Amino acid sequence: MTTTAGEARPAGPGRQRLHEAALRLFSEHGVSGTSLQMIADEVGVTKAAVYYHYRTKDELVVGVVAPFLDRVSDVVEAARARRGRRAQVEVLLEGLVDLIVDVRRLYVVAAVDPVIAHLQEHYPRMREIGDELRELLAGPDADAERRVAVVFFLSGLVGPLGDASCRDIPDEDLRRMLLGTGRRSLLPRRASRA
Amino acid sequence: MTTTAGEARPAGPGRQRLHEAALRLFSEHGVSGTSLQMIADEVGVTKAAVYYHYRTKDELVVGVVAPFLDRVSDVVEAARARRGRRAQVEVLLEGLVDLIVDVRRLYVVAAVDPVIAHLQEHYPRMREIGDELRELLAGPDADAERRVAVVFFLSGLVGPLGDASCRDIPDEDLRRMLLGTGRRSLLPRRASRA
DNA sequence: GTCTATAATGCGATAGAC
DNA sequence: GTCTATCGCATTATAGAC
Repeated sequence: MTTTAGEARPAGPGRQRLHEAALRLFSEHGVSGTSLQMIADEVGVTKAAVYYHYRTKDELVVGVVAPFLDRVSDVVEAARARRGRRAQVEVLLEGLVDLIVDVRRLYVVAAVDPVIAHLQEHYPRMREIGDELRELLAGPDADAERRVAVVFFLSGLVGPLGDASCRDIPDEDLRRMLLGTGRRSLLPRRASRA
Repeated sequence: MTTTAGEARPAGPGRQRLHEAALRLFSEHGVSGTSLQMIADEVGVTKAAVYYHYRTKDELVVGVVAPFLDRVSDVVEAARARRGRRAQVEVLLEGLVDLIVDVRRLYVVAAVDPVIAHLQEHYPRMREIGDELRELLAGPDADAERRVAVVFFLSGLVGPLGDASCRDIPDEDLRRMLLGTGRRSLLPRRASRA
């Protein structure tokens, strides 16, 4: 694991509160729909205070998403260390579900926001991690149908994490449900287990 | 089916070109990330010309999404006309997959854009159609696990429609793949066919 | 580390000519 | 039905005091 962001200022408690406020607003209004003023108001500081920590809005967005990407990267590495496709997919499935249930909002934003998608052009590592994840999930020489199943799975996780009707499901329950539903959509035949 | 939008001007060729340009930009930059100027430029007119057709940006967004909602509503009605849960789900599955493959971009925007989500507060019919769809898919007395599976399915459809790696798959192939993957994630056991 | 103040630009929206 | 021109405001971002 290598750290993702080249950041201009040392991390601190102010930085952490900024991330939390920004993420909450990003997940509700989208990145484009969230202004630096809204974030500053949420934290209770001024816009200029935000600009002390990040030089541009883009860098703030990257700063918010980077820790998540590092954790995804860790899961991918852990899966790579396993031998056998089945075991690798199993590590990816459990690791990813654990991770995203822990950081619900972060996955929703990182997975679907168009601003994130465009940032991948300037921060290649963002795209690389996603590509590696999809590639390892699909396996070598995957046909179009398999790739569709993988993208379907990754996109399917977004709904239960973001939807209002699922927001009150406890983490432990949601983890179990997503694992079951995920296995059904990813693994060809017969695969549930508890 | 009742028509969704209360619109200020008669529909015409100008209106249609506006919808197409707006939708293309919405799907690439999100609704918030798309300005009326960008839309006007894409069509080759001025901002003021856009304001002849719609009084606000919100009304334009509703105008773009409304035809899609009507078609979803038609699918729901068609499913309601069937007797038996299994048959209803089958009609929903096939009808929905047919529909969204036909209007890929429209489903991606309508399903995930935060602006659309917030518009549902002012246009209750938008929310109602989604609620009816989810309810009919989940069935009566659905438990949390079933609701998660339904939301997972609806959200999963977004990925293959929007993702770059799937964009060159022909409609016919994509339809077949989504039907298969969808059935696996929605119907408890053994269900493929063709 | 946070503030006030401000610059420069773009936004949604309106008025009125053609 | 489309245009030019403009209003008022919010936006990202900077400069400099404390």
